Amino acid sequence: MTRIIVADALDVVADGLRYRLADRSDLEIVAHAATGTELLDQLMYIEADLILLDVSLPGKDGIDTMRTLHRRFPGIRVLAYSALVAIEYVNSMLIEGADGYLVKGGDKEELIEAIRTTMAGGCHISPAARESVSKGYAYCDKRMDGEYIGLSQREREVIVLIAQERTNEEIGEIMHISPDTVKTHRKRVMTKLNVRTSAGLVKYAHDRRWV
Amino acid sequence: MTRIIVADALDVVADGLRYRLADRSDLEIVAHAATGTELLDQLMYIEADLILLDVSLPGKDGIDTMRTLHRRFPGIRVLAYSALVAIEYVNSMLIEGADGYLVKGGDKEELIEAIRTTMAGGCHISPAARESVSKGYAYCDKRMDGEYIGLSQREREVIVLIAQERTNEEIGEIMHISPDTVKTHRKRVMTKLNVRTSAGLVKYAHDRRWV
DNA sequence: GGAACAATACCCAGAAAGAGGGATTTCGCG
DNA sequence: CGCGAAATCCCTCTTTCTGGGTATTGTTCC
Repeated sequence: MTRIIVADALDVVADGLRYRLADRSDLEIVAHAATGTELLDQLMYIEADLILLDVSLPGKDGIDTMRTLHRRFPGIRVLAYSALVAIEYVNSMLIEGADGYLVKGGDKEELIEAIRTTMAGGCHISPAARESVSKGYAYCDKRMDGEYIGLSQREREVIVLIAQERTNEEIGEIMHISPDTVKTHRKRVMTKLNVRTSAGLVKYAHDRRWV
Repeated sequence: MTRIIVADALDVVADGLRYRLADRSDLEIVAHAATGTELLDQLMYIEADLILLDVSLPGKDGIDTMRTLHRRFPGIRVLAYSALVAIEYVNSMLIEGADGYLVKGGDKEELIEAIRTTMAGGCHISPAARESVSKGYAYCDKRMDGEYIGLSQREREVIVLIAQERTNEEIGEIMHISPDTVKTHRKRVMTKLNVRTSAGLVKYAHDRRWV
């Protein structure tokens, strides 16, 4: 169960998302914050796995909120959600620690997929926003902060899926790759992290609140 | 690395423990609290894995502190540490959520063993205090609180050790049983918790902050 | 005394993971 | 263009785990 908080000035957007996720028993919108301050307040007592954060928020804007959010709750995943694709917005959000950038206007499928990718440790950037992302900017590694130890995006995705009690076979299906590739990723990660068992990986993922 | 906070009115006791654990690179005393209030304050900003809590504390006594502690930080492990073995003290501490009762006066080995047992999800009760424990009192299950789902102490120990990246073989050595027995425990736990992979066990342990 | 449970240990078969290796494609960078 | 990193896939071999059993020894409980 993924608990989501929607931070958007408009109630109707939150309701729209609720509607879109109505048939997803694994995704639940647990709260709606109309401002950045309200969001930060809610996070003090509401448990959430993912924030859908609009860039345009009254008062303390999305970027500002993102910065505070990332400092105060470094483990929580944030998917920027905005109608704006201007380069300064996209980059700023990613620099401040957003795990992806979803452009408003996409369909339900993109929404679900973006959430899935984000929750799996990946980084979803909508095509429209992707062009704005600075070339060579390692946006997907932002969330690793100072302790970035050289895991690739795919490798992180594999870790998270392993931590979700999945076998190489299942992970292969989810990621649309062969189980052998999953094993390769797994091996590399274990070498990099210097662990000998899956438990070590799971521990790593949990310590970083990836799951 | 196990981070320990010592709560004892006397500085000298904390220093004594520091001395005893000086050669243990895996055990570190990160703080000393002279009162229960001080301990609770420290827990707000100091990360700790284990509390060595004296029953006799000035002001808010050990039992009272234990009660608050258990409510406010349900995941943290607490090993009661006292010179007193009176039945009311021992029982009260265990009832309030202590994970064990170590009598002052034991040697270094008992200290280390008690810490190890506690960190492994077990329940160390010093022989002198054991007689005081109400017969049939399921002290070791206290920390499971409401969500006790029928795991035995040994089974919990196994989970914790699995979560520490250990193989059945290693766990067998640590617990002084054959790896086959470890497997049996493991199997039973997996059935009870309805998980199919080690990752599931690690997740379970982490969710409950056993590791 | 018998039922129930915890803890111990073993057997077996199959699935999965761990540890080596090699190989290809793609893509950005200098 | 060549380099390196990332991502993909494959092979072999060993170890470990997983899921069925069975069985013995205690202890607790009724």
